[in-house]
Amino acid sequence: MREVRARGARRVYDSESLLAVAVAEFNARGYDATSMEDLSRAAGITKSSFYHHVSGKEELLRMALQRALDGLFGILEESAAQDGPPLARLRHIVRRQVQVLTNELPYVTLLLRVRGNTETERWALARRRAFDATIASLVADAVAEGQVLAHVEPSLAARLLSGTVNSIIEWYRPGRPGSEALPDEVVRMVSDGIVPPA
Amino acid sequence: MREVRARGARRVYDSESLLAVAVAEFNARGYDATSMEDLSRAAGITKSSFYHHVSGKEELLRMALQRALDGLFGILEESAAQDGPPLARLRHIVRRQVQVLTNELPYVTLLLRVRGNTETERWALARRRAFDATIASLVADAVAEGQVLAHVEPSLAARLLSGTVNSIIEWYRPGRPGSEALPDEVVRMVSDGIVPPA
DNA sequence: CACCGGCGACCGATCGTTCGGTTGTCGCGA
DNA sequence: TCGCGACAACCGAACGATCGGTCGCCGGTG
Repeated sequence: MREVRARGARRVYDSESLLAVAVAEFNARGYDATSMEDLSRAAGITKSSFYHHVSGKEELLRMALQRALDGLFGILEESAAQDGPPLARLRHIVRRQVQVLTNELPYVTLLLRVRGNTETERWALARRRAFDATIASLVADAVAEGQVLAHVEPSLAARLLSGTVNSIIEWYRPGRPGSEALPDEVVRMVSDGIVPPA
Repeated sequence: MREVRARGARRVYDSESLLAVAVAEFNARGYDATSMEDLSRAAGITKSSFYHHVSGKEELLRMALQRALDGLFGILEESAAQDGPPLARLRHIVRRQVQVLTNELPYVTLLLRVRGNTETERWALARRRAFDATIASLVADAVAEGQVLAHVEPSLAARLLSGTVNSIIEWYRPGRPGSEALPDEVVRMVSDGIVPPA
């Protein structure tokens, strides 16, 4: 948002806005299926002009994944995620995770689709696994302290929990009414069940 | 399984086994990132030999997606999915969906990652949406008949339900002990909740 | 007039696909 | 039993297209 900002009437792009354009294209077609030509066309300039602002395709991916991971790991540093009984911390994390997912939707979407083809993708995958592992151990802690969910296998519960939350990216689109209630709704459903017991 | 079957000691491939090889590669690297060279190398023959058995890359994708969709839509034709109260039908479908997901893991995995770049992919996406819509209307029916889950928004419940079930492909791997209990475990968790209520 | 954003042309590499030809094995008539 | 035509399986080489990325130039503005 600083400097660069226009010498005159000529349109000027910073790498931040071009990143947003690129991530949108990556999500629409998939990273591998999206060419630099696609990206530059979406930005309204030629491919060579596009390269004047960004250093390459994989660097764009790295920046996007970094942003998604920063959002997720930021949750774990909040005091409500570190203090109190495991179950309360878990519920807070789930709630905040839904918020981050929706606020940083394009970036987290890209993160959740990474396959591990390049070093950058493998780095992102490893970081993501570390995040999931934190949640899994929190579930295990809650079970160890006898907080009700003793009848479930902790690792399975953790995987289904993460899967449920992450699946939001498949259908959530910003700007629809009722979005602000989503985090609470999700927490309630993973607590009470999605479908009533038999 | 008939005819073709070997003129002699020379190794012989049918398009079915080559499809299995191809789908495994597609899932490992992503469809777009997997070259025909990758596929033929994984099959142990050259690229041109590979083309002797299959008609092309997209045709392989089509066959794989067809198989996944056949498995899923087959569930809806079962009597337990068509008769009885909506809630019981829903639970049956979820249970069977987990089974199909695990039994046809590679094919369903491929289906759930399709982005819609080609006509084949858009066809698969449309069929998948039709399947999800069936489930969503079943959830709505259950709500309409007053079967307990009236306090949730039906479309949200349906989406989270599908998301939870589909997320299994992210971590399930065949051959691990306790796999046969998975469908019941999943049904129980989406009924009772993954995490205990506050 | 210096310089920045933008451009067209082009690079080597790799993509999916095709083609012509070789090898190996089978069925079958002599 | 032998030999031979037919054909499936396989391969190396190459096709045009497109990939990510580079280069030199150009026009407008401060």
